[in-house]
Amino acid sequence: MLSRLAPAFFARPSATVARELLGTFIVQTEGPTTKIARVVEVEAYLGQQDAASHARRGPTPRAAIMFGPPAHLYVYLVYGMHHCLNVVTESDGVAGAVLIRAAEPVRGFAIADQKERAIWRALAGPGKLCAGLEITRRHNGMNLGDSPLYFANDAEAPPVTQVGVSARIGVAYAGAWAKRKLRFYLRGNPSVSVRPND
DNA sequence: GCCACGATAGTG
DNA sequence: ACTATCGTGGCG
Repeated sequence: MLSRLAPAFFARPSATVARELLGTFIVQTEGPTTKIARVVEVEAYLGQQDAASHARRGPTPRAAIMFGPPAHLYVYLVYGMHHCLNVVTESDGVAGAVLIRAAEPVRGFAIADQKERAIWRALAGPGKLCAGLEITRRHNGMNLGDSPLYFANDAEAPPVTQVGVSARIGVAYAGAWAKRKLRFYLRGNPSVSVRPND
């Protein structure tokens, strides 16, 4: 039985929220069939001090939401074609977010076409995850307390073990911050996007 | 205004 | 290694 995560869950340090989001479920109730996917890979992004974070330049029009209240969605477009799903963390006024990088389809992804089935076998990578869950910029700013797309946990699901920790993906430009171990994933899970050497 | 450059992913 | 494709933000 899935129950929506309370807003207070997100009002904590980004790395803590990131780690604890592993094993939770993304529930997408928009559209004809509810889609559910299990979170297997996340990254924490911090505030202005984090050279890899969109908050690094302060509360610009795009990044301002990262400085606002937690438990809101931050969705943006990268490379002109892929959407990325983030959840705002920390307390109001403190910048932070968690990027959801990959999830494992659980329900609602039945697709007749064999080729498409291969594509959605894993929602591996932030762009594919958003495509598979039909997440676009219209979700930007949604409040997770009452949104049709939300995070939930399952009290009966086995607890997450074997958590891998590594540097974040695609932030090589960020100097020392590129090396920080702020990526968390389920070790050995086939839906994780970049095959770690563990 | 103009322009370089991504928190990507598929293909060769 | 190359590329599709466009919003953001730095700079003038």
